[in-house]
Amino acid sequence: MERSKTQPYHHGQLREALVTSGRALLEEKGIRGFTLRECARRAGVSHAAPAYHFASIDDLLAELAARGFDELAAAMTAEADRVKGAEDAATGRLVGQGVGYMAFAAGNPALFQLMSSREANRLDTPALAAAADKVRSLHAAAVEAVIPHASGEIKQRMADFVGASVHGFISLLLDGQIGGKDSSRALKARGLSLLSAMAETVIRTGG
Amino acid sequence: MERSKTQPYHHGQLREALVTSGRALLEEKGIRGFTLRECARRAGVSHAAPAYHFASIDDLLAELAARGFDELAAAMTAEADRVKGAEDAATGRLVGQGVGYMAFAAGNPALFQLMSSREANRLDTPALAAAADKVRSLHAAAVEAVIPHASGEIKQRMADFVGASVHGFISLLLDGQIGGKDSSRALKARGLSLLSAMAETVIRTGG
DNA sequence: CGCCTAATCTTGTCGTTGGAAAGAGGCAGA
DNA sequence: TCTGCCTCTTTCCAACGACAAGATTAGGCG
Repeated sequence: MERSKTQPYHHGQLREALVTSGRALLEEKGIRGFTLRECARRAGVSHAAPAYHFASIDDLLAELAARGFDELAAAMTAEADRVKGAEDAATGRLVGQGVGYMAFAAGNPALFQLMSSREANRLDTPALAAAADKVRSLHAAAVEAVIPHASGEIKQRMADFVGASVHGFISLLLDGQIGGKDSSRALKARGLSLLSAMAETVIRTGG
Repeated sequence: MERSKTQPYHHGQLREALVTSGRALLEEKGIRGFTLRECARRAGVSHAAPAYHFASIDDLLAELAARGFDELAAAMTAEADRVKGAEDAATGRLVGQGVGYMAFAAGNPALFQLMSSREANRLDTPALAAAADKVRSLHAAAVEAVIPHASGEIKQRMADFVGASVHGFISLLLDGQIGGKDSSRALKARGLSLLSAMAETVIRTGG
């Protein structure tokens, strides 16, 4: 094999390269079109090379999902920080986190779908669970800040409510089940309308 | 081949048999574990027999999804009719439809996930679109009955809100992202709590 | 009643997949 | 330097979706 100039025998960064090519492939072909061999091909290695870094294709998908949750948490925090100067800081953060959540999902639809189906696809690693937990605790903290004096049960149910509304809206939207022929601007308005209705419900129920 | 007593050469009901075995297989193995050949095996025919009835594996999945939406609409209507005797009939129906939606999803998690990802999986048939439309119009009609005097825009946004809340809650629940170690009874209470908060928001926003 | 056309199903094949096994290449510590 | 381990390649296997060609039968037409 002619390899001397082009490719060293040892890749060196193969795990990272597979994560990168895998993520791109996932967005291009969707979950059902995702193949381990194509990931390897794009990373410039043989089809069996990934086996050392990922025990199975589900292992690689779990890694992609876990990193997705990390990014999602970061996107939520970043957007919440951005709207710091609102009149009601706590409510502003709650809505901001929702905007960040939706923006991440819209920007990475296939990855988001993968993240939303790990149970059904039987992928379950500690890193994945921890990353998903972080997102949940962000929701809980934002709700806590809005209704600090409410009971724990109310807070938990409002956190459910917030997570469900935001997740459900962007899921249905990406699925084409909401806003068929609306422009992007009108859809954003509907999303914000949902977020404000959601925030108002949290405030009213908690107080 | 010895076939005289056991299996006639022509199945006769193969399309229906494939839909039935396919649905069972989907719930057993999940979307990624779904194979056309296993469907054929369970229906007692050769691996190439399905080709005549379904052009591709995506065609069969689309059929399963379309029938799922039909069943979902029926479950929503049935549950809404069941709670007919509530104090506020319109609100009762709205909540009842939400309960029916969640019950169907909980009873058919893999099918529900398939239905919630048709865009990403590139399946798109007229029957599927029509069946999904029926579910959406049920949401819209229930909201309409609760706030008949609101503007069309408010009604549309409240329909979004209702669909998103219900869909998001049951999706996160089936995904294990809500109510990790709660009993089934406590989860149902949280679901109902979400539905009542949702209904109250619709009423307040519309009036 | 008998044929005969078209629909249905089987068998066989191709290219691709995920995974396992065996061996080659290269790095790092003794 | 040498040796052992980590990484990657090559080779192989069973299973997959899809296609092609042949077998079988139902049902209409004579």
